[in-house]
Amino acid sequence: MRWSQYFVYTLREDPSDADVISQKLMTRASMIKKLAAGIYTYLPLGLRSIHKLESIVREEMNRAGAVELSMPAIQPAEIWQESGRWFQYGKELLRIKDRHDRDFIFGPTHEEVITSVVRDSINSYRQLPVNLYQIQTKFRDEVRPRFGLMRGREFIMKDAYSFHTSMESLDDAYTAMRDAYNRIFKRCALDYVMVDADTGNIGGSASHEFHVMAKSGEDAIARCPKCSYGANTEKAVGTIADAGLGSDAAAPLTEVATPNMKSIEDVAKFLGVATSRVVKTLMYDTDLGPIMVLIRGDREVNEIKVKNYSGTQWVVMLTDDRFDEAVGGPAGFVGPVGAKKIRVIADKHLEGTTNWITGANKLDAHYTGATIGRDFEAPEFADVLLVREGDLCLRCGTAMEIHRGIEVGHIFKLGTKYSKAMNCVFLDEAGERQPMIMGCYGLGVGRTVASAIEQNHDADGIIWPIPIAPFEVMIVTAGQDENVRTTAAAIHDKLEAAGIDVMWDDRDERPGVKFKDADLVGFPVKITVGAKSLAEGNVEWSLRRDPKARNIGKPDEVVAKVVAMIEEARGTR
RNA sequence: CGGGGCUUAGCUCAGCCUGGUAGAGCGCACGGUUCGGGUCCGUGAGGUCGGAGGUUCGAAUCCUCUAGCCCCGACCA
Repeated sequence: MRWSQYFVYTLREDPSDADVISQKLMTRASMIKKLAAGIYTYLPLGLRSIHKLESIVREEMNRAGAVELSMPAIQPAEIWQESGRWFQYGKELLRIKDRHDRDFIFGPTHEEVITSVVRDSINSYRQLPVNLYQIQTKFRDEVRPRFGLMRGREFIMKDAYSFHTSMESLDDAYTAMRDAYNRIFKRCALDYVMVDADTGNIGGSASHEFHVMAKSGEDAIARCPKCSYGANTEKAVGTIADAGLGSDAAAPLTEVATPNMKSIEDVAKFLGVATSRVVKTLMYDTDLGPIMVLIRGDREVNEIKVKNYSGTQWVVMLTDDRFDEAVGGPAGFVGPVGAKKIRVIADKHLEGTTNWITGANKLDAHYTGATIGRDFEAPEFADVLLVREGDLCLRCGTAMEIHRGIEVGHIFKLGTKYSKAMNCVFLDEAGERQPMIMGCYGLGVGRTVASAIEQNHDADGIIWPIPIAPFEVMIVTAGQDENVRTTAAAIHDKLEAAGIDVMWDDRDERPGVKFKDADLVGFPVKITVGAKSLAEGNVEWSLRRDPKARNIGKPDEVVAKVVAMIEEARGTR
């Protein structure tokens, strides 16, 4: 491909409405163009990267036993009413009406469609399992679209759905998908991590997320540098490394005046102790009534863990005006000692500790020496800790690190939620009707491409991993000498014949302009053909990732080397 | 949904406070110059100043409404 014949235009300045690197660089490199908030055109260069990723995804999905199909983007309301999500889904679901005033939606996901397809087509255990996938455009009317392709409203996603007669069968498909995802991200040469994830309100028994590590990521990921443990901080478990409360002999319960000392910091400072020696008391409201949650004063509670452990549907902080009703103490001075009858959940790290400093359930007073069993009834102990950097890995005891990650894939075992709601059943060997057991497996295509840029760029532009680069090689000609152009054309043709994605910047521009553009768009390999080197029969090539390492050679040698290098880097299989 | 900001040439922005019929840089076209890291000089094209209404002799500028976009928060997987 020649630059002059392609559709490329580069911009010198960042678009004013972009806020992440990938969006700025993709816009400046003419890979995407925004049409409306969260809605983008994929320009030719951007589409090439998307297609390359899609090819990798298809290969790995097919290899893992999934079968491709394509479902409608527009779906009738009926199936969403059947699953119940028509009523649950809120404004994120784009609802539209047709000319007959019938309700439709633009699909944000396709559980309903696939379930209706399968239930109508499959009746026997003999036909199961099946695993169907598609790569398709979806729409979620995000409250606040941002970050370019990373959180758009319209986006391309690969979604797969598997149907089974047993949990064992689901496990097999789940494992195959998990392996396929690992292969996909490895083949893209991305630094990523697979983590345990919270299953959220969807339920189900297992769930893994795949995160591409990047500073701009929206999720915090706890990762053990030694063993393979990784988890979204929503779910991550760990042990606090440093000592906090002691387990020494219990001191007597003593009430101390703490005038106007409402925060843990105030109380600790006032009493001359570390915040880790104070017990933080948090009040939450839930659908099952208010609960009290206790944790070491220097740490934060993971509300998702509270919700999951307590078995409640929702958990929110209790408002100050309801404290008296719930525990009989004012906000800032509540604690387990002398509280009204209320469910109390304490972080596991508090188990076996003594001499707590806690609120006294009256204004301007705290207790010291508060001890479980003697001064108040033993609470339920559970893991409700929000892990942070330095907490110890439960598997191997190593201090964990917290990194930012971009969620690019999410797989989970759905169970029978949709099959039951939508009557997707099969006859088993005994002739009994059973709901199919489902799994679902999502992968954000545009988001993965964007995350590759978030992870791989420098001040000059994108640094594409070879497997998803729009073009693998850029030939830059310096000057318009006939010899230069002939040589460049020959190199171009040879590379193309060898199956390399190559572009030749044949514009009548100064070399500096071409170099800048090549760096911005991020072609992994650059071959420079200039009159000076060519006088000695040489051309030059270098890698975008390591521009200082310049290699000189005869055109044919360079072609051979570049072809070999790229074929290896593609890492097929 | 709450708070804040923005909308002027293809792009990035100035002009608005203190009303007098619109500017710069980049890009684009043409001429010259230069030619291995966004050359330099000149000429030129290009804008109903987001939209509607109002105040005024006169509105990009002041007022009201409205739309779009961005940020922070809330929400959400």
